[in-house]
Amino acid sequence: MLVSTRGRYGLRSMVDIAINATTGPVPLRAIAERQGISESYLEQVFALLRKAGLVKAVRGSYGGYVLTRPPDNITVGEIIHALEGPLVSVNCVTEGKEVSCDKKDTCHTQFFWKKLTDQINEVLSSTTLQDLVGQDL
Amino acid sequence: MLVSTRGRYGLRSMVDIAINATTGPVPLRAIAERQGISESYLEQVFALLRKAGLVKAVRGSYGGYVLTRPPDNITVGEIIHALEGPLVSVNCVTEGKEVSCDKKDTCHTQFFWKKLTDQINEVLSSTTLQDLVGQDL
DNA sequence: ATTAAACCCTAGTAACATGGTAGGATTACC
DNA sequence: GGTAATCCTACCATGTTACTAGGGTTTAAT
Repeated sequence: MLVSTRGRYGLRSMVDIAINATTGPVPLRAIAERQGISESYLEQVFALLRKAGLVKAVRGSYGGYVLTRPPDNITVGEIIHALEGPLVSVNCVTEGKEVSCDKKDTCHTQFFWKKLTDQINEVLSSTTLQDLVGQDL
Repeated sequence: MLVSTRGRYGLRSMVDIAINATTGPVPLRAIAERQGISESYLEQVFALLRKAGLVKAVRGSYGGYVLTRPPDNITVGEIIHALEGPLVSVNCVTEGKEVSCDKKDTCHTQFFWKKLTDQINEVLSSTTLQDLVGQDL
């Protein structure tokens, strides 16, 4: 169970934009170089971020990507969720949707998975992009 | 990012044994029936649990599996770890081993992944099999 | 000794996910 | 019109998942 490159690259890229967006939209080319990631693979990552409404694309020359909200208003959870889907879900406790395995009434593990999922979501939703940017290294 | 069937089946099976081991070793046949899981698939799950030293096999007729320690001395973390590998690791924060990506000094995301991993491990290591067994349904 | 219940081990397999690459189409600044 | 960028789709190699199948080994009961 490990976070895939999509999630890791995506989070790093969002931080990159937050830091480097002072002079206008940040092109993938620049992110790819700074972060050492293939540009065409980044395109696919950003397609997901765009669909999730976290970034906006500016096409054409001098274009690039910008955040749609200030960094302190974007949680890491939103980013990871957009790229990886719900984190550590177990079907029967996946948000909202009641997949309801037929063993529900006799399942001793259900409550544990819920607790774990809740804990993870707590961390994800309480950390913003700004928290990462403004951090001492 | 979801927990695979190996992890889910394994945890449920361990709970099953904890509950049903009163009359001696619990055969996979019985677990498979009660939990609605294919017996031969369970064999592979139990190979992992056995390698991790969490269960002991009793071969031959009237054999089966028994826990090697009392349920209040087996954490859910040990079980999941045996079946799924380290949970939500991101290479650069994987236990002990310093995979050390070359961006370490400039990486703003590292601290977040560590925090997340720590939180998850906290839940995993503080919940025992007994906690699941002794739970109201 | 035979049988049967159980664990043990390996191989195979269909479906899907991962981590990309390649190539072209579109948009917009100059 | 040229160029820099996003966009979109298809492809691909590799690995993982979730199994099934089939045989071998151990041991208790008869």
